[in-house]
Amino acid sequence: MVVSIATWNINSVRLRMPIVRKFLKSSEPDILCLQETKCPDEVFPHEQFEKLGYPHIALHGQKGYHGVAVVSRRPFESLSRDRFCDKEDARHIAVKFNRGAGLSESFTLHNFYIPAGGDIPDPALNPKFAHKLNFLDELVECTANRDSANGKNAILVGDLNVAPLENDVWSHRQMLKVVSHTPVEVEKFTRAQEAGRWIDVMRGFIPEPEKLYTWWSYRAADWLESNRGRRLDHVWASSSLKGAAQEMKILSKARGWERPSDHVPVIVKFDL
DNA sequence: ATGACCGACCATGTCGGA
Repeated sequence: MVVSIATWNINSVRLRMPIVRKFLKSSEPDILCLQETKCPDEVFPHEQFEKLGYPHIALHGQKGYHGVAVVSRRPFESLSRDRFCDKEDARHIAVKFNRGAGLSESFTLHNFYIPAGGDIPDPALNPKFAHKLNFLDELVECTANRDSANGKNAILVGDLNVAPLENDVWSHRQMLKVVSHTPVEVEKFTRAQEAGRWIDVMRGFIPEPEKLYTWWSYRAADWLESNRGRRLDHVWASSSLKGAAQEMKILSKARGWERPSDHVPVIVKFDL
């Protein structure tokens, strides 16, 4: 059966509920993975998601910053809320969808919010960039011996805050010293992808050299006119799910919705 | 500079985002 999975950095879930509703009603994903929910679990808008047909919810939130959530039409089993870099900063949640009710394969779903890394691309001068690099190193470690690497079915989505390929940014040359596209973080990002034997699902549908963006800065006067975007949001699938992805969509128009997030949803349909 | 921004919070600025 076809299961559609969406990922969206929502930049405050409570503020953004009007466009979350609009998205769920128009795109009808089975599962929505959110990042930057920016609220403690106690005040996450549960009831609104339930009314929209998404009663199964797993949360890893905190006050004010970061925070991830999985909301689903289908039931799942909660697996873990992993901690990275010895910080309790709500950047990961994993759940498992079991076989049955039309689903012929079980799979684990990881939802990540990787640190942005601040402005200065030097770990000696910028602790936020050091944190990002450490996080990526830990991601290599944690994925090298887990589900995907071991041939199990897994999907990893989220705001990974790295635009790894030349055409994941509007200007490769001008972005080489800009955090999100520096060679040092791209190298670690790629190593994590390889360690987990992950497939870059989005680029399977739209290979280079076509430009792919999921984020446009709030600072541009006209995001569409300047179109200086980056692909910061990703969907990875385990090698065991090679060929399972049927369709991929970047909902760019959501950047133009009222009171938008600076990220747009990415939706992938898997035949599972 | 590409950038004329945006959100949370015991708030009238500061921090984080990327």
